[in-house]
Amino acid sequence: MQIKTFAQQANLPPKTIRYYEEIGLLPPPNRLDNGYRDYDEADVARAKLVAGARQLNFSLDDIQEILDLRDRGVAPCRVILNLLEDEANEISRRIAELQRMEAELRKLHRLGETFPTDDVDGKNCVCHLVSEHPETRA
Amino acid sequence: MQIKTFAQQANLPPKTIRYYEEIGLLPPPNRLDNGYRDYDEADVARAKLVAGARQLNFSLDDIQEILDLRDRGVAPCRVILNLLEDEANEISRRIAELQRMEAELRKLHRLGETFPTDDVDGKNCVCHLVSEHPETRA
DNA sequence: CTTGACCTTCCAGTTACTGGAAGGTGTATT
DNA sequence: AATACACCTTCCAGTAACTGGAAGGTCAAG
Repeated sequence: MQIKTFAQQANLPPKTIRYYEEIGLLPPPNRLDNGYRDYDEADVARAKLVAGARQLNFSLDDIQEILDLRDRGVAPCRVILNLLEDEANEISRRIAELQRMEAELRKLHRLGETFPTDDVDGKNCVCHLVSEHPETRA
Repeated sequence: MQIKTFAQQANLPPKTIRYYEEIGLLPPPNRLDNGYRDYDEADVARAKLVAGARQLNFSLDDIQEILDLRDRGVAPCRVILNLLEDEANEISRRIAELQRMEAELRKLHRLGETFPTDDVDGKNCVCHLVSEHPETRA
């Protein structure tokens, strides 16, 4: 099958398929006489694993590692399980951070609304709050 | 003052200060005879606004826009208020997305633990779940 | 023989920095 | 004077994961 069909089956844009091939995440497929890429079912399985892992927010490096294991005949299940857990924890950390940030933004917004909106650089403007707000760096 | 002191007052690394200057977010400061950058209080105020806005996750483009307004004598307060609201909404969208993702990761993890970990490519492995899980694209 | 939908490669741009090399300057100490 | 050290300078490259676009080849239909 051609790249478009293949990409649809893997649920990825054709551009991304070519990119994954370029960086060695997907193997170079057979080519037809006219030079077009020609994929088969084994290619689809691999691409689906990549796409699925990407949707779960795994990095291409993580995915590379998983695929390398599989290519060497090692079952990557344990590795995947660990990665799933790490990712979930990492994401939960990011959620907390974003929640803090959202609260901060909404607080500034409420406060800012009590100020005049025509103060170019005085103290009575939300600009001032933005400059001075003392968050510790992430 | 030299760049290090300046950077500390703005709560940014010196590298980042130079970068902001390069892209025009901060004006080129005076130079001492030896070529070192020499900052004053007005520079600090501007850098603080930039740093504060960055901590609130505003893009450099947004910040550029805010500063341009101020430089043209227009009070950016109303713009900032709108940006604050947009950012808060955007972040709340991202939080929801991450929460969905975290739930998915933990579900797969739980499910994966009931499977053998030595299955190189059969159906009884979390790998399979990763390939087949049918999330709609973000 | 032209239109349109495919396909190919290659190059550049995105975001917001960060790391490192190579070298100059200023001050303190030996 | 020589040396050590902390600063400073510029410039180049790399990061993550694509995405957009140019320039051009291929194939089937009308």
